[in-house]
Amino acid sequence: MASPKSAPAADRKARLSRELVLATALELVDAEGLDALTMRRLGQELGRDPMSLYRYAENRAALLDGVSELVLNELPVHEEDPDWKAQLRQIAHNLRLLALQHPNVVPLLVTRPLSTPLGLRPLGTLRPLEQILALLVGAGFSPADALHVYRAYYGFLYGHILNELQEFVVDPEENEVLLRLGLHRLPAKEFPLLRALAPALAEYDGSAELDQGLTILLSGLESQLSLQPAHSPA
Amino acid sequence: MASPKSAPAADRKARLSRELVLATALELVDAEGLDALTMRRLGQELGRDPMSLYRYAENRAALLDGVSELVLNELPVHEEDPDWKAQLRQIAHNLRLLALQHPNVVPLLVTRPLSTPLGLRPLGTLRPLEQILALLVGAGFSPADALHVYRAYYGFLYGHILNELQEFVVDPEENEVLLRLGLHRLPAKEFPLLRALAPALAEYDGSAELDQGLTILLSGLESQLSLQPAHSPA
DNA sequence: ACCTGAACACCGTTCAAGT
DNA sequence: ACCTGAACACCGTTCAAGT
Repeated sequence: MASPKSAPAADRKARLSRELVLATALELVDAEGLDALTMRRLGQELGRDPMSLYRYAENRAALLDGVSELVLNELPVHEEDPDWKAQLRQIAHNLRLLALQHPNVVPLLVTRPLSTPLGLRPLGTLRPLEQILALLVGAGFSPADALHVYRAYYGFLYGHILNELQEFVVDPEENEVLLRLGLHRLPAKEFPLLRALAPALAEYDGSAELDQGLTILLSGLESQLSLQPAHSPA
Repeated sequence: MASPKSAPAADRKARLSRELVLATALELVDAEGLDALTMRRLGQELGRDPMSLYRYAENRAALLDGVSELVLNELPVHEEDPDWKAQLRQIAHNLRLLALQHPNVVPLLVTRPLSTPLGLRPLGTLRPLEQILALLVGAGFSPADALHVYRAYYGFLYGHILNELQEFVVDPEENEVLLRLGLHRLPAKEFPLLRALAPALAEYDGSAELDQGLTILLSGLESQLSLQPAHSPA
């Protein structure tokens, strides 16, 4: 109907490339969830023999890795920023938005690294880590301290995203609070507190909560680490 | 070989029950990973027709929910403990150990809640939440504050587990540091810091890190919340 | 040398046929 | 009413056969 170039899926005979394959895979996951991403279905979406996809991804698993790589690459890290706290804050908010934009990819982001040793992971998923380490080292942290900061930061950030997405409901039409959360189904005897918290749950402001947590975490890390002898800054 | 009662899997003709089905499913996941948990394979493990499993779980998805429920039920919460910080600390360490004992289940714990609205989740997975809220309210927090504390705590805890399991390598035989982490494969130009941190990564002490983080988090939460008017304690 | 697609060994789930 | 298992509509991946 529309111009044949508007969507990769419709552009049946574009020359295949890893980029096109992964972009189409991401579209599919965003639109229909992880289960819809099969070799056969993706082949169909691209108007190609499913077998041809094995030129661009060794595996279905590699395809999944490729998708999370693609999403993580949308996350810019300015490692030269002299204000590491401001930069970490910005990255956190950007990652949060990315997660909200691609909720179906979050399980991948969180889960894929668990099945592959650090050094064998796709480079695209390791780059943000290296860049954040560089940011911190550039700001005067020792590499070991930078690792420590990274871990606290990353743990908090992923924890927050899991928290927020758990309470996020896809269909915003159904806005009757109790119905949305389905809390009315819980036995009142066993879950009095949870049921009573329905309004509080509905009012959850993820961005504010993230920001508040970051403030505490970053100042905590700063005070903890500034006691130690500083590296000479670049 | 051994007594036919020793392992469910060997005890071919035990009467089926939800408990037996889920326990066998967990064994299978622990031993061979999530992908090995199929209706057909589980039926085989139990010596039954795969279709008979649909009496105990509506779905494969329900089976997965059942497995995470089973693991979470191994987590005792003493909601009457007057020292909420000590109790949260203990729960955290217990959950960490549970995660290390069942690493293949962690993706389920982290991921399943993302696909089901709060109120439709299996009660077993909601009970720890309700119990922790009760613990906090019992200690004098308002319900809304309790929710806030729970979220910070839960986020931190799951973030930590994801962190630790990412660096955890299953096969401890292969103990040459660089090989274990596979870091030598990374291009030195692009990943100088990450490569240099191999020894630090190998020395990671999850329990100590968890404990340190908890100390900061809990005292932060306490000081933040004790400024507000306290509820009358039970 | 490259690409295609038939074939294999699996899946989850439905539902008709048996008891 | 309950249980069984054949059948359906899918999977990922291998590899022989074509070009």
